[in-house]
Formats: sequence, structure tokens, C-alpha cells
Amino acid sequence: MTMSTLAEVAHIAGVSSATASRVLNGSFRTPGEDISARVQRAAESIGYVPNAQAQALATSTSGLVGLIVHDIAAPYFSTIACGVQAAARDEGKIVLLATTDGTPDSEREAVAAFVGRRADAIVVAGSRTIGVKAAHANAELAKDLDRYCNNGGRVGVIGHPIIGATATSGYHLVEVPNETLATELAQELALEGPRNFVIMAGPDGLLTSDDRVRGFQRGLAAAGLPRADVVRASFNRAGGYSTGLRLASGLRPDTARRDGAPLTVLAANDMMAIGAVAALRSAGPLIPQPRVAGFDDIELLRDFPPGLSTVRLPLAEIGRLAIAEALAGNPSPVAVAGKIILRGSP
Amino acid sequence: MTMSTLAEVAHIAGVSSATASRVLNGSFRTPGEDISARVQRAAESIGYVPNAQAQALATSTSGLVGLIVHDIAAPYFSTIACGVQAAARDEGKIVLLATTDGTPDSEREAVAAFVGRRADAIVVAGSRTIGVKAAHANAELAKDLDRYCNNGGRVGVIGHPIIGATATSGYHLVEVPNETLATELAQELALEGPRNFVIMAGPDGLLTSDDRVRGFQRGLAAAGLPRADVVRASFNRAGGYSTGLRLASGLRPDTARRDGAPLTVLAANDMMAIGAVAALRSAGPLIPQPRVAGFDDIELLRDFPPGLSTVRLPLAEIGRLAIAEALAGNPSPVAVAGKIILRGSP
DNA sequence: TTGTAGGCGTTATCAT
DNA sequence: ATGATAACGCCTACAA
Repeated sequence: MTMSTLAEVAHIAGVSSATASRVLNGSFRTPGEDISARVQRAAESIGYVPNAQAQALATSTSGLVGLIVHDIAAPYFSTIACGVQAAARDEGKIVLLATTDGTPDSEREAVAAFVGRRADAIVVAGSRTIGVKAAHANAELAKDLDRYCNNGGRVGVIGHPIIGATATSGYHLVEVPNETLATELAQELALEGPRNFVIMAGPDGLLTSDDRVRGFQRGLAAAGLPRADVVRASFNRAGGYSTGLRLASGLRPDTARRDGAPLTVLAANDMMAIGAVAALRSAGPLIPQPRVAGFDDIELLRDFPPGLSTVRLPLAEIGRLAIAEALAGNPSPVAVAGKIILRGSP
Repeated sequence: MTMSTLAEVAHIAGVSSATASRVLNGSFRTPGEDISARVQRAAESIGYVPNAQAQALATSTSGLVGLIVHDIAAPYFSTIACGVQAAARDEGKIVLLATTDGTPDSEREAVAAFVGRRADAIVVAGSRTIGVKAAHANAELAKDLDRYCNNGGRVGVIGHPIIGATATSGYHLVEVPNETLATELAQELALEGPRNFVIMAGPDGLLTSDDRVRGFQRGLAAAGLPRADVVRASFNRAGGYSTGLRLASGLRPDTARRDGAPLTVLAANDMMAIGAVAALRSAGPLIPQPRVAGFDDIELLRDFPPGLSTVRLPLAEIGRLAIAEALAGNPSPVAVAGKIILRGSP
């Protein structure tokens, strides 16, 4: 992996490397016409590609931005990544990707890798998890990010501030009104007639999930309904499927709720919702037919029958904002809007 | 973005930077116990994080791998990216992401950026497009990649070799039997009874799409059926939707095919398929009900009713292989297996 | 306008 | 075992 260098170009063109640098990478064309052409030709002839690492070292700006997600294969994150990528390209940055499964330890690793690369900004897209097990790693994560910020690094955070972060500048939050939107969705759904609600959530302590659960409960309360039971599983399709099976087994005709009102599952995200739908369907026809609502409005699910009621989040825009605000150094948090999407029959 | 340096650590610990380097980053613990501890403590105290760029410069190995996709938000690519990411992490590399929409020009840009960063390997995941418009850019792309290879770079390619590439080493191909699998799928589907087949494909010249179309036609021929019409659109849901609408309008009761056999759409990927399903559904109930088959077996679509017949590709494994083979320098191409998935009813 | 020289943060080759 | 010192490839005052 040894490629041609500026010095070689300069040698071929018969100029100093300073001059070569100026014509090839310098912003203003201080050099003269003829010499400039000579250098260009020399560079072209040997396929010179500037060593960005060396440039970064010399200029102390890497042109890199880091993106941390739980799982790039999940549509939620890949859509955010799309926005980040687009914005990064607009800014002439290139993106470093890390996936962490949401574990604070891998998040620390990812941050360390990005800081080591001297990324100009880091976007933390995945929601954090609080709780005793994660407490130490979270504290360390905050410490690492704080130090990065104090050294001039910018971090874009989606949804929730970094827990325990104290740096006074460098953090840029994209606020997502999860709780409010969840409240609205639950209220709308409560309007549709008598239902038995159950909430399908991610692990306790996963902030995004917790926000949405809280919102659902608030919405139900506002509609004069009792608190719903909360069943928890992993925050993805598999979690939705397994808890869906459990629910289905409780819905067999012989164990049907006495009031006969249909069940409505409020899932904390679309992936869980779709898992629940699949599980309920696998249990055969149920009467009354349960309904399922999700959150995020994953694009692929929009065509899914029966239509899933959900909350649309501008995911790509969220990603775009996270990186753009961070790079711009805009101090105040920005908020995005969501939209209740009511779909489906049964 | 100026952080503490090795020299600072060394100064605090009262040793030379060479020694500090050895204890902090050197593989073997040549230094003595006490001095080693002093350095560790010094590093910890100021939150020293080695500058990977400087390390890269000194060792001429960046620890970076590049990934080029058409669209990271598309499940096909995000699943591949997941495999790439996992394999990269196993190798201690970190991944650079670029999205190109499949245009050869952006692909060149991405390659240039990665080469500039001196990536240890580059994975080109998106299928290339051939044709007069792209000819020049493709040639340039091949030239850039060739040079990268000749300088010791590794490139992992998925599906098709780089068009016009001539470097004798450095390329590592993951073969995907698109044509064969398409043939099998078409044959299986032809077995299910009399149908009118139509092929829904991506743009002419998009290699992956072309392979699949060819395979479909071969399968139909093997089943004794005539060549199917090929309708083309963009290689995604939108393309499937728009051509689906066109098909639907040709299927109105008053224009029904005279032989009354149901229509089967062979879509060149799952996204087009799902778009077609949505379009056909939007046209209201049709008799006989058309069927749609896809390709890729996108995970989210597995729960989709009516079940889509499709071809399962081990996408994450493909990504993993592409990067692993490249990094390992394994000279011979590797092939992956696919699997016909028959699902659903009308 | 062009060239010279020093520095960016590490590693690696020497001596010591 | 440790410490100078020279690269690594580039940029940027500063001098010419």
C-alpha cells in the first residue's frame, strides 16, 4: 500500500513539493499557468492521490465523521444513516460506521475508534440504556465524549442527551418527541372504540422505548382508560414475535377476555409490531381480531396489510440534522416533528 | 481538535516518547514493570488517545476498509453492510461508508476518497451499469481500482467483476448465481399451472438485473413457455410501483387476457416486487388475481401477505465474505448459494 | 511566484 | 531496556 507521493510529483514536474502542494491541493491558484500545468500532468501521469491521513495530520482536520448505530441492517438506523451520509457528503466529509447492538461497552469502543481517527464529528444514533448494569459503561462513555467535546469535537445526539455528560459545548441534540407522539397515537386509537390495550416494549431502561411507553400510558389515561399491561422483549422483530406468541396464547377462544373488546397492541416500534402481527397471524384467526400499532413508520411497512397505525418520524432528516448541526456548531437543540398515521381495518 | 499526544504522556511519565509508544501501542511488553505502569497512569491521567492518522502514516496501514453501496437505506445493501461491518470489526478494521446511487461517477469519487484514506480494502457492493453513457466513467473506475490494486490495495467485488479491470491481483470476487437462481425460480413457478408471465426489471445494462432477467427467460423456455415481455423501471420500490400501475391498467376486466390465465410478475428484486404488489392492490380486486415473485428475500418482506415467492440470498454472508476474502488476500473467487423460496397463495 | 525548512504525532532504526 | 533521531507525506510560515 505504498503509493506515489507529492514529492515524486514535484520531482517529475521539476518543482518543489511546496509548489506541487499549492497547485494540487491549495485552495487558490497562486502558481503560474505553465508550472501549474506541468504539475497537473506529472500528477496525472503517476496517478497521484493525496494521502488524506498526512493531510489530516498536517492540518489537524480529518474530514471524517463517525456514525454509531445499534444495527445498520435495521431500517430505522439505515434510514438515519442515509441522511447522515447525504449531509456528510454535502459537507465534503466521509463517514465512519460503527454498529454496537446498543451495548454501552461497544459504544465506548466505537467512540474511541472515532476519536482516535480524530473525526470532526460523531453522531450517536442509537438510544442509550440506563440501569445498574450499564451505569459504569455509561459513565465512561460520557467521560470519553466529554473529553472529545472539550478538545473541540462535536457530537450529534439523537433523541436523548448523553447520560452524565457535562461538557458545556460540543453536544448537539436532535429532539424527537417520542412521548408526545405516543400519547397522541394512543389517544387516537382509543377513540376508535372499546379496546383492551397492551403495550409491547423494549427492555426496561432503553430510553426511547421507555419514552414511548410513558406516552402510550398518558394517552390512555387521557382517554379515561386504565393503565395497560407492559410486556417487554428485545426491541426488534424477534422480540415482537415472541411476545406476540405469548399474547396469542392468551387469546384462544376459551380464554377470551370477558368483555369481548378487541385487543390492541401498542408496540414501541414498527419492527416489534410486525413481529407481533406475524405471531398473531400464525395463531390462526382470532375473534375479535387483535390490532397492532407501531412506531417509526418504516417505509417498507407502509404497504403491509393490514395497514399498521404508527407514528411517522422523519428519519433521514433526523440523521441529516444530527450531523449538520454538529458540524455547524449550532448550540441550541433542534426538534423534529412526527405525524400520527392511522391505517388499517379490522 | 487538538488532543494530548504521546510526547505529553512521555513527558509526564518522565520517559522518551519511544518508550511511551512501546508500552501504549507496541505489541510486546518490552518495557519494564514500573516504567510501564508510570506511562499507563500518565496516559490515563490526560485521556490520551493515540492519533490513528499518525500511526497510519508511520506504519502505512490505515486500519480502514471502504464500503460502496448504491443506497444504504435499501435493505439489500444495509444487510450486506451489516456483514461487512461485522467482519471488519473482527479484523480490527473500521469501515468507511459511501453511497453512490449506482452512478459510475459517484463510484469513482468514493473510490478516490477511500484510496486517499489509504483504505486497506474496498468493497464494491452495488452492481455496475454498462452502456454507452457509463462507458467512460466505468473505464476510469477500472483504471483507479487497477492502480489501487497494483499498489497493494485489495478490492472485494460482489456479483460481477469490475468492467475493464486488468490488474492481475487484488480483486476478490464473491460470485452470486443470479442467473441460475432466476432460472430455477421461474421454472418452479411455471410448474404451478398456466400463467402469463411478465418480467419486471431494472434499467437496461444494470448487470444484476440483466442476469436475473436472462435467468427468468431461460427458466420459462425450459418450461416450454414463450419469452416473457420485459418491462423496465428503476430498480426499487418506486419502479415496481409505477410499472405495477401500468400492468394493472392493462388488466381491467374489460381488457382481460383472452386465455384467462393469471398474470405472474417476475420482479428482478423484492423491492420492485413489493411496489408491484402495492400498485396491483391499489387497482382493486382483479380476476384472476395476479401473482408477484421477487428476488433477494428481504427479511422484512417475509411476513408480508400474500407471501412473496423469491430467492433467498445470504446477504450478510456475502458482505462478510467480500471483506474477509479481500483482507485475507485469497486469490480465488468464492461463490455463495441461494435458495428458492416459494410462498403464498394468489 | 517559488523554494526552504519546520512541524503534525507515530513508529522504527539505530545507538547506548 | 531505554533514548535519540530519522522517516512517514503533507502543509505552511518564512525567506528568497
